[in-house]
Amino acid sequence: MLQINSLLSLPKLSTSFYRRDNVVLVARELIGKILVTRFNNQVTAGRIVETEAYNGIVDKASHAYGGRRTKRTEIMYADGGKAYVYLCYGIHHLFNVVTHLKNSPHAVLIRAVEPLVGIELMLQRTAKPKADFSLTKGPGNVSRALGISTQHTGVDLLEDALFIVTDNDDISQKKIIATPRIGVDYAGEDALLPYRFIVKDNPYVSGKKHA
DNA sequence: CTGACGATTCACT
DNA sequence: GTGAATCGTCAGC
Repeated sequence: MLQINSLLSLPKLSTSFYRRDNVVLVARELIGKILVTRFNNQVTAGRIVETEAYNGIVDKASHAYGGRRTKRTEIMYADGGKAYVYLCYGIHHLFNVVTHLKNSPHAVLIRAVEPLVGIELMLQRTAKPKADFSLTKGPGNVSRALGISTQHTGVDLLEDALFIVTDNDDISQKKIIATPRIGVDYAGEDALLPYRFIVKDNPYVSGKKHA
């Protein structure tokens, strides 16, 4: 098990990582990175094993499609490297990483992680009796386990509460698979785009098939 | 002001 | 496989 001290000594992803213009590339490269929360000095972390890219104003699946700009989605229009957290179905808090530059609203949804640090705290937050693969499977569960909620929307990922680090133990490229995104049937032909990335055969990846 | 609905999850058949 | 839970957001009136 990764120790907290070594985890916190790992380098954060930089603004230059987040601000690149290809959100699909960023989504792919976020696979294998480690998402960390440190709220009230309590640390939880997990390795990212499933992501989805939302490709700006031309993507019918994105909240920013057509340049739609509302109070909720305003943070998507910020410079890359911020958190976008919104409430879905009145229950689930979905965590996204804002990418690219100001006024270019791209984001990556973190859909699943593999727990690394703070599993006891994750069990507490999710009220689960013991750790199983559902602990951090699916975007709603990731946020519950890591303690992320809509109040964290706008948080700077270069600060120390909510951030992503790399341990250079990236997943083999052969194990990273692109698939269509989940739950975006409303997006017409854009629902078919291969903007979802998963680690092949990883048990924390959501959905029924692993392709 | 009102109504429809969702980048989901879970219990139940 | 099906359906309920649940509430902030957003478009429309």
